[in-house]
Order: sequence, then C-alpha cells, then structure tokens
Amino acid sequence: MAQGGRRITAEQWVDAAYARFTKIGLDSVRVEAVARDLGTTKGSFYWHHADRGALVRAVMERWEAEETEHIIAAASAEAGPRARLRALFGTVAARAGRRGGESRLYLDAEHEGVADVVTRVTRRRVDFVAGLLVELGFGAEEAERRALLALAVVLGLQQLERGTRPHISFDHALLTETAFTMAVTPPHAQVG
Amino acid sequence: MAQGGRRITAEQWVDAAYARFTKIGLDSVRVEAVARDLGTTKGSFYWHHADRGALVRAVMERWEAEETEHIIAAASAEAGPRARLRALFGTVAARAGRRGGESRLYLDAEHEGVADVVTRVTRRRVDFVAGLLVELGFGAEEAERRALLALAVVLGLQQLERGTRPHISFDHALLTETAFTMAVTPPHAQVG
DNA sequence: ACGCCTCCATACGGTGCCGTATGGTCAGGA
DNA sequence: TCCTGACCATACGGCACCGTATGGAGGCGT
Repeated sequence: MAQGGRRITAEQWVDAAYARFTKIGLDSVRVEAVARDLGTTKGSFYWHHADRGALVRAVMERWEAEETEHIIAAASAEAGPRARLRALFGTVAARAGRRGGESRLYLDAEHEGVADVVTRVTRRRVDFVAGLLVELGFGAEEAERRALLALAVVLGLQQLERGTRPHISFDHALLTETAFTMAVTPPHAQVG
Repeated sequence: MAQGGRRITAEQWVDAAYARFTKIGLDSVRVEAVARDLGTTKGSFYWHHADRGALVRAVMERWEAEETEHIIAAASAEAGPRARLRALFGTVAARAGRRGGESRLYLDAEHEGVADVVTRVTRRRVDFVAGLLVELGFGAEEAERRALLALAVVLGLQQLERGTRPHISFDHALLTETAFTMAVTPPHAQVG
C-alpha cells in the first residue's frame, strides 16, 4: 500500500491507521493489519509507538482536528445563518461516503477509551448548529434539541444505508433538502 | 445465569443469545460466551445447533417477530393518525433502553449475513410511519423521506448517547416532543 | 574500514474465538 | 439389569490478534 523505502516514520503509521479508520472503523485499526497495509511488520510499530492504544488516540486526535476544521470551512464560505446552515447540510451530505468510520465510532468510543474526544467533537458540532438556529430565531434550548436531532439524522441515515439491501431508496439530495426544511421550520401550522 | 437442570434445549440457547443481542449487540452472541451464560459448554451447543450462523439467524428471526409486533401494538392502541404517530414516538422513546443491541445492528448486518432481515424490518417501519404521515396529508414521497429521517433519528440518538460522556443533555421526553413536532409540521412559514 | 545506533523481521507466549472429535454420563426401554 | 442413544464436557487444531524478546541489516560518523 505505501511501500517506499524500508524505513517508516511514526506518522506514516498514523496515516495508514487513519485510512483504515475512515474507511472501515476504529475497530479495524489493528497493529498487524496496519502493518500489512504498510508492507512491514509490527516490529516496526512497537519501535515507533507504545501500543495499540497510542495509535488509536493519535487517530482520534487527527479526526478531531480535521472534522473541526471542516465544520468551520463549511460555514465561513457563506453569509447569513440560513445560507451557512444549508451549506453545512450540503457538505455533510456530500462527504457522507468519506465518513464510513464515523458510523461505528460512537459505539466503539467507550470500549476504545476515546469517549472524551468523541464528546468534544459532538459538543462542538451541536453548538455550531444550535448557534445558527438561534440566529434564525429559535430559543436556545429548542435550538440545541434540533441540532442534536440533526446530528442524529446524519449518523442514523448512514447506518440505515449501510445495513440495508436495496429496496429502500436513499436520495441524499432530497433527504438533505427535507431535513433542512424540517430543521428550519418553526412549530406553527401543524396538521392533523 | 440460567443454570437449572443440566439439560438444555435448543430454544434456551436462542433465549440466552437473544439476551446478549438486546443488551450488547449481535457481535456479542458468541458460542462460548453464551455457553458461559448458560453455565454449560459449547459441546451442548453444537449438538443442538449447526453453527454460530444458525444461532445468529434464530436471534434475528425472533427480533423481526418481536419488533414488528411492538410497532403494531404501539399503533393499534390509539385512534387517528396523529395520536397513533405520537404513541409510536413515545413507545419508541420509552423502549430505547431495551434496544441496546439494535444500535450496532445496522453496522453488523452485512458482516453477519443478516442484511435481508434488517431490511425487511426497516421497510416495515418506514412504511408504517410513512402511512401515518400520508394520512396526515403529506405526499407519498415526502412521507417516505420523513419516515426515513425519523428512523434515522432514533438510531442516531441512541449512539450519540452511548458514545458520549456527560456534558451533553439528553432529555428524551423533550427530544421526542421536538422530533414529533418537526415530523408533522408541513414546510410552510419558514424563518430566515 | 569499523563500530554503533537506529530501525525492522521473526519467533514466541498469551488470549479469545470457531468448529470437530471423542469419550463419558444418565435415563428409559427391552 | 443391561444397553442404547440423547446429551454434554473436554481436548484439540486452527486462526487472528496483542505485546515482548532477540537478533540481524544498514546508514552514519569517525
């Protein structure tokens, strides 16, 4: 996979591990498996890193940095809360394919001992979305709830799609549109 | 755990496996682990069942039957689509604790070879919710999308809660209320 | 050219799992 | 009573993983 010179740096181990994380999940970053990806053996790994836990933590640190950055990027492009929120939804939907590992993350978090990082990232995402909703006129608590629900939708959709054979259509563009509309529509004029 | 007479039936194996599934997840139903729960050994298991796959399939069949039944039960109690939908949301929220295994299910489905069952149950749930939304005046496709989003919220919230250390509040009652409102509020009068 | 120090391959012991093989136990029928 | 067959415990080989130990291989300074 990345077999250049025989020598491998500590960072290359994190690179390869991160690739596994994004593609499959945190539980797939195993020492011997990553070694195979790199075309080397774990003898190298245990020279550069302490143990598997250290590698997992390094992967999560990178994830925290990258995902935080992406959230900011998706926002700063547009002007006005509504446009920013819409852009964010679009970006998240578009990058769904590259967040394969994230679907498993919340379930592995505790067992892998990375619940704190996951919580920080989640907190940041919720706060950001909730902030935009507040700008749109929602109360602080209602905004937080709606933000939480929005994150849940992203996670949930990803899993429904993964664990489901055909027969169920997933038009991400339309789903995103619907979700966005539901998020910004105040609770007036209910039917029934 | 369930150590009565030494003799164990094929069904008791499924019972114990199902208990593991609901509490932890499908990946936790392992032959030797279930044997320990039952106070016996896998020698018994391989007499009653062919292999681990058979046990997993049996667990999923029971899950399909039970969960389908619960959906019907939550609906038939009330009268009118709005009340039925609200009752359904409430039941789902209340039983969240007993669906611990389900959060992992969609991710394990393919690897465990049970994607077909998962798809059938999902299809049934989506159709049911979508049907109620149609009765409330939504178009068929909009209803399907909203139903899909509602299922996604359930899955996603469960994971956000599991993979997250304190600091993030989960008032299920209020979240359910908000989700219900968002689900039944037509896309009029948007802010911004 | 020689040695040293970094880096890695390999072998090893330990764990948890799957599935098979084999022999033992106990109940009930002949 | 004895035998047979349903039922189970145990031991085994196989696999994937973790982490350690140990002995090279090769670049680098002197």
